[in-house]
Amino acid sequence: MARRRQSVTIKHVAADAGVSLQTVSRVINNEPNVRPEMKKRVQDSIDKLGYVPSIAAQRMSGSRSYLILAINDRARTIADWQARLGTDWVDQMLLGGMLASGERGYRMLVELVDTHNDHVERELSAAIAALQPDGVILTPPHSDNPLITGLLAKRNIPFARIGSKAAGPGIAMTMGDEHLAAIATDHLIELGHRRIGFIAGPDDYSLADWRIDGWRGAMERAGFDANGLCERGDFGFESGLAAARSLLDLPDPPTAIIASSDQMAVATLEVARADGLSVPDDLSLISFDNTPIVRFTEPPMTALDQPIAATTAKAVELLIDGEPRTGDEEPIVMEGSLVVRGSTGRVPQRAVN
Amino acid sequence: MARRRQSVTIKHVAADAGVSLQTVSRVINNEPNVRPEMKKRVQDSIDKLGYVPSIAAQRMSGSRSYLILAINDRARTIADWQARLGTDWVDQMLLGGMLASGERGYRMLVELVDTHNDHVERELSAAIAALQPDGVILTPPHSDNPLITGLLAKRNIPFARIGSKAAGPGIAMTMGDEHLAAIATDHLIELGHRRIGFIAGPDDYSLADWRIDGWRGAMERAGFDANGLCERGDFGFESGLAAARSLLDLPDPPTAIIASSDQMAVATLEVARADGLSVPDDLSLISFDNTPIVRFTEPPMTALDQPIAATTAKAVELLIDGEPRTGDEEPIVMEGSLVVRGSTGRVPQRAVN
DNA sequence: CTGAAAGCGCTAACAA
DNA sequence: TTGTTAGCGCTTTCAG
Repeated sequence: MARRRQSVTIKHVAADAGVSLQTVSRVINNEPNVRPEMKKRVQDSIDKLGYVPSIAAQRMSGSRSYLILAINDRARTIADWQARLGTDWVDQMLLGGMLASGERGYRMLVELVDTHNDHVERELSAAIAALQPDGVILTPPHSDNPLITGLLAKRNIPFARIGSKAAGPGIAMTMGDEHLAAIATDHLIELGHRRIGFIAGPDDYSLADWRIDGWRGAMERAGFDANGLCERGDFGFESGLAAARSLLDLPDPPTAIIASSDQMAVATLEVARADGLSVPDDLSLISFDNTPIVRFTEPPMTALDQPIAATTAKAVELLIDGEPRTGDEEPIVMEGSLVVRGSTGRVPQRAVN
Repeated sequence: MARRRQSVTIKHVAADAGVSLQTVSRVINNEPNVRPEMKKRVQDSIDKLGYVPSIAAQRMSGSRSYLILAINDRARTIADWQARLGTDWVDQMLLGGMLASGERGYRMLVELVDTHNDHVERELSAAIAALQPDGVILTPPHSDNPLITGLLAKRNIPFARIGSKAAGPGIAMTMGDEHLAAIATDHLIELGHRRIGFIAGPDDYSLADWRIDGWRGAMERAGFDANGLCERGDFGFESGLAAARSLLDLPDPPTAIIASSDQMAVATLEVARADGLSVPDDLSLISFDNTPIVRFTEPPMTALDQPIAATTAKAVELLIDGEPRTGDEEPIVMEGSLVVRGSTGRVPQRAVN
């Protein structure tokens, strides 16, 4: 293949405008100390020639790479893509992240990294060495992985931790998991429910526990007993089946269940149906996540919506425009909301009697 | 922000192994003319130091950028992401493209470009100048845009055109649209249908017309009249509503409809329901695309599955490993298949009588 | 088979 | 305010 060189370089612009390379560079980077007339002259040449700086060259000379890396868990992401169940986490990240990056002249690159793997560090180091991103966005369960955060901190690369509240390097961001779980619980309590079950996520996701806290807190505030009403899943369908089974087989089963993922919620719906329970007449159901499929279930699912696009956009904004951080600021909370659909209703009468 | 430099460079490796930079470079790029013992010595140093070449530097020195650009239509892609209807085209591209790229040491970057816009060229030129990708993957409706293909050809950048059969520069790839439409039509014919309607896509997508050809061809082979049974939509839900309305309001309405997108199929389902028609008892329905939502409709939809991931992976493979092309080879066809679910059934009796 | 030198396009540091 | 110089980390010449 023919050796492809940049067609229009800073040299061409400099020659065309009759100035030095440095002046062109200053105009490109919007640096001060350029007379307006000079600036205009250079800008005209840039427009005329259609010049766009090579990010490779910019990166080389020690400046920025104009690249943001969005890192997701490899196994889970691939599984979601292959299953084609409509999980749109990555899409929402792209929606928020690509647009926010683009507005600032940056690109966002999705990178998959294995968490449960002894060479997480090597994998990440390689990506960083190859790409030299100006910022990294971590998603659960990477956000709290000290191997990852430590490496990034050591390399002095700004990063955001979505779904992490811990202090330390990197921008901690959450979508208000505890609060969301509480909102959902309160919604059910208002509908008269007192036995509200909870299907939690796996404990390597710290947000899984915050959600439990939110639910338990709301239960306690209302004076209801939450003991024995929490089961763990792994966010996947199968685990949801098992968790729902346990909950519904209880001697005094819950009249409502909150599931920490849409897949587990759909699984619960299935178990309920198998047991001859009508949703929402016999059992109310709320799902965390608000992915496309929950609108197509029968009945459509009441769900907790998480602002993934907005959170990613905010992360990009802070990474690029943000002030350097001290490391002990409060986590940034992007609040989600409850979308009420057809899977929640008043507590069944027999349960009240 | 502190100036971040590469932590381990080719120099460190060369020093550690006691060889010249050039020899290290040769090992990295797997070039010949390096004695095995030399190669091993260098490789050991690379592993020991955890060295990974900077792609910026590699690109700078006139070699490759290790970047593949996947270009999608901006407006449609953003609309799909915002609508959250489960369209997973981009995900499937990432699934196939990222993995195939990754295996070869490349990255795939998603780029959104406006088609209906007078500065398509400028937009694309800018992306190319900034990123200098080693290959570009075009998706409809960009694949047949001469402004785009011409620019890429002029710049001598290898590219694939997904959903394009035209001769000329770039690798033409299709998912067998005509054949797929014919398969769907034949399936319906076997079920006894003779009046089979077709809802086509917009004519700036050339695959929209191939699908019409496939349907019409199958109808003709079976000796059925296809006239007046084809309506155009724009792939979106609203347009599907209108198209389905026209078809079902015909004096002699079709007993089966094939829609060129899942959204238009879902819309047709809705119109049918509004008319009191049962699917599949009164009306059979087949959807192009096989996105997640069609599995959750009532009934689940029989759909034509398009191997987007496989096609993208193949594109990456050809772009990176492929021989230079002459420009007049046959299009590469990645055949899809019909997934039979619950929306297709035997023709209603009254239609046969 | 291996090495030394030059340069890719850009910016940082300094000089004018 | 502007220009000059020296690299950034790598690959491409071209010598040895």
